[in-house]
Amino acid sequence: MIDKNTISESYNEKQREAIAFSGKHLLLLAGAGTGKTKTIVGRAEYLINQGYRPEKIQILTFTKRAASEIVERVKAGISDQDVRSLNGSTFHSWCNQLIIKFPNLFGAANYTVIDPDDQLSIMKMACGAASEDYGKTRLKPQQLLDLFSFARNTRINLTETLRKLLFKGKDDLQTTEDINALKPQVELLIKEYQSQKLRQQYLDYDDLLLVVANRLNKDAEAREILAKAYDHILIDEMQDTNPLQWYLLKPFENICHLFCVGDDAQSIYSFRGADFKNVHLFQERVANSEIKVLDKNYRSTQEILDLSNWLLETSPINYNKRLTASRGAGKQPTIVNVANQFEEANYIANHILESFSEGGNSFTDFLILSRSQYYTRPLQAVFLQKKIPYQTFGGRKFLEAAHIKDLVSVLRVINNPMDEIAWIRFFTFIHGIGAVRATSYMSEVMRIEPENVHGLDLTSIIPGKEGIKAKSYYDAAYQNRGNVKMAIKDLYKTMEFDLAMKYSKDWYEKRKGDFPVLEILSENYATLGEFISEGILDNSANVAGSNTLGGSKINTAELKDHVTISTVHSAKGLEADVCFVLNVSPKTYPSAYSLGNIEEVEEDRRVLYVALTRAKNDLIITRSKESINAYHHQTDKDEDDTSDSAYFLEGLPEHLALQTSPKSFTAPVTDAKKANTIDLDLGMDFS
DNA sequence: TTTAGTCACGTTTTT
DNA sequence: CGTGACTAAA
Repeated sequence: MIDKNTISESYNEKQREAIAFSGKHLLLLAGAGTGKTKTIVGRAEYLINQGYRPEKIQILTFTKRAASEIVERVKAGISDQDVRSLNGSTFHSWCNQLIIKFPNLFGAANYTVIDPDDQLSIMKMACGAASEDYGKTRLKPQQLLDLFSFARNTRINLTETLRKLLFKGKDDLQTTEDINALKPQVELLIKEYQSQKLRQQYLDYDDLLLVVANRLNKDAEAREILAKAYDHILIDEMQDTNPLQWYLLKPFENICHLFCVGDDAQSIYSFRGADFKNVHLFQERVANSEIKVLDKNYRSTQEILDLSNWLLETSPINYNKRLTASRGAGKQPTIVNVANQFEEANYIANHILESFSEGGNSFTDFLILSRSQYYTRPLQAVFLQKKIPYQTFGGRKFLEAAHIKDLVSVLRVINNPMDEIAWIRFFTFIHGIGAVRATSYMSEVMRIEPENVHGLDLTSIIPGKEGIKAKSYYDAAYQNRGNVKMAIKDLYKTMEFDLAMKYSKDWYEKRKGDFPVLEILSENYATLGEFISEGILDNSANVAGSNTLGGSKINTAELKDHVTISTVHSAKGLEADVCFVLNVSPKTYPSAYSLGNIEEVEEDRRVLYVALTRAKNDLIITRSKESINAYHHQTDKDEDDTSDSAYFLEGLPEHLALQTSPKSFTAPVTDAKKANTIDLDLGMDFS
């Protein structure tokens, strides 16, 4: 379809300039809805049409979902070439692939990637091993991990990390003294954590990036090898990259071309070390680079943008941004004042069902955004009750669910017999074995010579019926170790009864159906090791309350019609006809946690901005009456409260939004006819 | 001494 | 919903 040397008419002038950019490196500042993803897709297509090999183009995004969307779209646009080898992934997944692809270069190919739960277990072990120092700190293992991760991601030293995270950035004599007193213990515990990890051959998320980045920054030979592997790197959401990711990208400045796309007004990851000001320093940091801008919005109506623009303009920070709608005027945004979460949920459910009876809509037209995952629970309950199909984004991941981890722990010990956490999880799963005995059995396993560990007879370690049980699990997986899917299938058959017992409360409702999904998921992986590592890094599948299946690898082909419920953070890049933004109340926007800290308040503002700019035609904001009243009440009294003007919608000009309350919905709600035809049974069509 | 089971509690945001 | 503290039972 696409002529090799011209770019499709569907792009505007500026998009085309970016797509055909012929300099070395580019930063494209693209506001919300200005065709950011489309332009990345266009760039990838253009490069392939120019003759660059698809496997030498790497697309980097923040979420797996965004990555696969871009790759799918490129593949759909190019028919006559082999674009299967085009690779799109998250920073973490990409580093993991590099580590596996170049085993000699990074020397960590046999390591197991661990998730945050495992990190916590290891940090607990480390604190146990160095209990004297741990006792002096009064810090929890999770806090220690947060400190360490923040330091590594921002690449600032421990003293300053402690100051920022524990002492709110205070820089006085007393604080410095406190820090100096605390630092040696923290340092020691982190060292212990590091050595535990190394001994058990684990890589945590930060390690993945650091292993690759360190090597490339220090070793010219490594850079040469990768220079042969890559021509172009296309990076999405550049404003969210943190110093560690910059450190990873820096060597590529001389290896290949960088095409970076971002929007400073949508930077919402500072808690992970990202700094939106970084995009402003792009040209100073990257030699031979240029900046281009996209500012024409194709997504929303002008009314929606007026409200969004107003939000940014009331900020003390100058974002220098004013989006204009190429689509023109439409419907005014609505603010609905609700009494409580239940009314809010019902209002939304009824609104969706009503627009159904009027015809023309499908569930996919609706997107519901929340500040936190937690807040959407009542909504999910109402949706289940009214049989509205929905999918959630954000929240606990599929492979982090307890019942899945139980099964995967057996696969993990076969894949990496040094994996102490997995051994302990495996052993404690067996009824009658608790933490104490599990730990002692695990130590016995560790004493076995490495060459004899594979395929060992567990009854020689664990006596009685527990030993027989352990052996039966182990063997079921071990006999199928060459075939991931078979291993899961057999292992599940062996474990099913015990799993059902352990999770008897919600086994049939929530858990059972996940195992067929796990089997399907595993089909994409050739080896146990790949399944475990990549699976852990795959954020796209989640379980929490979903009544459809998550996972880009499972069902991109047969997407069902469903409403999307998402946290704002997970919604970047999403858009929808009708968009609900939940609970835009004081103490949420900005969050009570952020009050008093200007930078955090401004980040919350950007969170709201991202939420508002998802809507194409209809933007509906809900907020709780009580919190508004309480807010006014409180601020009337506290004259000197510095936060009295903090609430983002305070002082909103009347013409920008229409205020209403939910009309009473006493009539029994009739479910949409369409809704009834949708099968809510989990995992049903995968047998 | 070890394990299993119950209850209350508190939850930003993500790889 | 998952964690942590506590109790009862093995």
